[in-house]
Amino acid sequence: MTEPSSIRDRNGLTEQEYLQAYDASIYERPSVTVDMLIFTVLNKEQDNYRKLPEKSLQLLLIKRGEHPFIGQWALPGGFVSVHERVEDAALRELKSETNIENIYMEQLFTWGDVERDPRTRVISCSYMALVDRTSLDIQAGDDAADAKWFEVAYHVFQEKKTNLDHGYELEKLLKITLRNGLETVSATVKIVEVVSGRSTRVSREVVDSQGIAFDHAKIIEYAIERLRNKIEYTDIAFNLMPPLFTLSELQQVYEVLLGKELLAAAFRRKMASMVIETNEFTKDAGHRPSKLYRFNPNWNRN
Amino acid sequence: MTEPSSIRDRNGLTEQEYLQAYDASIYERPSVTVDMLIFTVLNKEQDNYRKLPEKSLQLLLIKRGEHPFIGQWALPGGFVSVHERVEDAALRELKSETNIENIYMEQLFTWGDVERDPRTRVISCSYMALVDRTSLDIQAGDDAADAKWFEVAYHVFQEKKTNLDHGYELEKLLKITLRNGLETVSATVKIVEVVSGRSTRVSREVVDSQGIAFDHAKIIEYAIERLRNKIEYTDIAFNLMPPLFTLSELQQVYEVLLGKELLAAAFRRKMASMVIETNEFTKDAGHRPSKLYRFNPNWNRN
DNA sequence: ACAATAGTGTCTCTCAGACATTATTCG
DNA sequence: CGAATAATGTCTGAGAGACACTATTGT
Repeated sequence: MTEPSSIRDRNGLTEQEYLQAYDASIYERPSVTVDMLIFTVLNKEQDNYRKLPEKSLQLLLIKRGEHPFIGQWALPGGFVSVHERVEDAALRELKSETNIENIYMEQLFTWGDVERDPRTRVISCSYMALVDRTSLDIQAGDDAADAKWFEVAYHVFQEKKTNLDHGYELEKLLKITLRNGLETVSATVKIVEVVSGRSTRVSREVVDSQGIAFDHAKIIEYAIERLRNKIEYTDIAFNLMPPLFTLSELQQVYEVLLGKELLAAAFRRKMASMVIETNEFTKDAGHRPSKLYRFNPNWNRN
Repeated sequence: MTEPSSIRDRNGLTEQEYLQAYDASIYERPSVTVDMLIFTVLNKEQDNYRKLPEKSLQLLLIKRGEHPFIGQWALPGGFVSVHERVEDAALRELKSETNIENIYMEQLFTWGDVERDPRTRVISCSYMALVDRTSLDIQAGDDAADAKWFEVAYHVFQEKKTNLDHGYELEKLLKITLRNGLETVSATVKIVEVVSGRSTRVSREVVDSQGIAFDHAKIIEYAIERLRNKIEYTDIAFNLMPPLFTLSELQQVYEVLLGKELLAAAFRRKMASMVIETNEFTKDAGHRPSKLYRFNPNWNRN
């Protein structure tokens, strides 16, 4: 960005001299990893030929074949090399797990607690990726032998509010359940929100983990919360859709993520500016065909 | 979180045996730092006794006394030790620069490019803190001898939109200027937003930096954008206010951050649920006194 | 009196929620 | 025909933008 400085520092060194003398190895350093939260939406089986298939939110997990947490399920991820950008490490992982590139990926949060990994100090930078399941080459890649999609379910099962002098403390216990048909893993995450005076502080902690490795349960919880939030004011939901989709399908995706039903009329009005009508229709549906839409990249974000 | 596993891995080791044999030193590791974006709002001088003082957004910078970028201004920050949480490193820096604790602090983004620091590979985790200037012990701390508040100004001075097949590319050139009365530093940041198909990708790059060290100009740009965004749908603005404030002052803060004027009537309506009226008033103002309010910690976030 | 800010009232427009109604397909 | 989804119309109320108007102070 700038030319090397010829100014001399307190030791009388120029920048060049300083850098040549710099020995980076004297400081002990943490390891840095990336953890990937790869979400998709899948149609559930449906017996009634007339009914629309229900949608479910799915997350990709990998069965650990090595210590620590051997046999448990973890987020895909890996170490960041000294010679690669953190984002490139994330892209590399994504490619190796899903075999696709050019999909939506966003940095979520960096987890910096000291005892996250029993091997050594590990700081983990988490990324969320959203995949259209139809364009997905299922479970390709090498380490991915034990990669599986899990249906994500979660609910708050306890809420405790304590009023303080100038605010309150809200403690929520949230249960996350991940189902794979064959296997179910789950965890309880405690979220404590302390509001006092003008400031708010939130902390997350894994209280109990049944088959989910490391502190990944709280990372998953955080990601779901972010996803739920962002879907309301951005267009990320479209990354979960195939290129052509019906408004009902889009609505279903919103409903699964938000965990509540929406009114079709209002939903269509709100989405109108974000989609472009095509001339194609669904068919063989057992009911009235539905117009197919695609994303409008020029919608007005305000 | 879990009891040590007695399962044996492919080498026949239990978890305990594996961990004892684990040699973390064989992998080369990056350094991890925290960078602090400490913002506050300050009244500008005002000659007319009747007029309200204008507010300005201020950012704390530190003059570098060592290579690299010696003599330039940088975000306060430092290395994360292997034995401390990343967040604790941030809190430590915050305390050493501002000498206050218990203020609003939020993790922003982790910057993972390879060539960020000429000394060695450095990954930087940035945090944003918001301070009420009135409760601030100005520039205390030790390394902070050369810490100074800079008034933040920025504006987009070029915007180029290229339409693509299924989307567009938007390139913005943004100039950030930081003023200290004595000194002015500035930088140009290029933000490229590529929308193609359903997905969007944004990248930032420092094009030209006059007196701002490292890639800190783009971190500052990112922070301002986040701050501007969050002020619209959260209560973070109150962290910039003293315990008691008038609605006009609050509105001024919103106006400075958003960079536009707001209508008082609508603003008051919107804020009504977030504040609590007190019985106190401003005085000696040269005009009608104004009721003082405080933050309502129980406002309904929805 | 005057300059300035503080604070309220009200009209309009937009938009989301709610719900009713019509349209269309396939077995 | 009947079961299901697709799609539109319309009433209502909440809330934002706009602007006019009243209130209150210190010099």
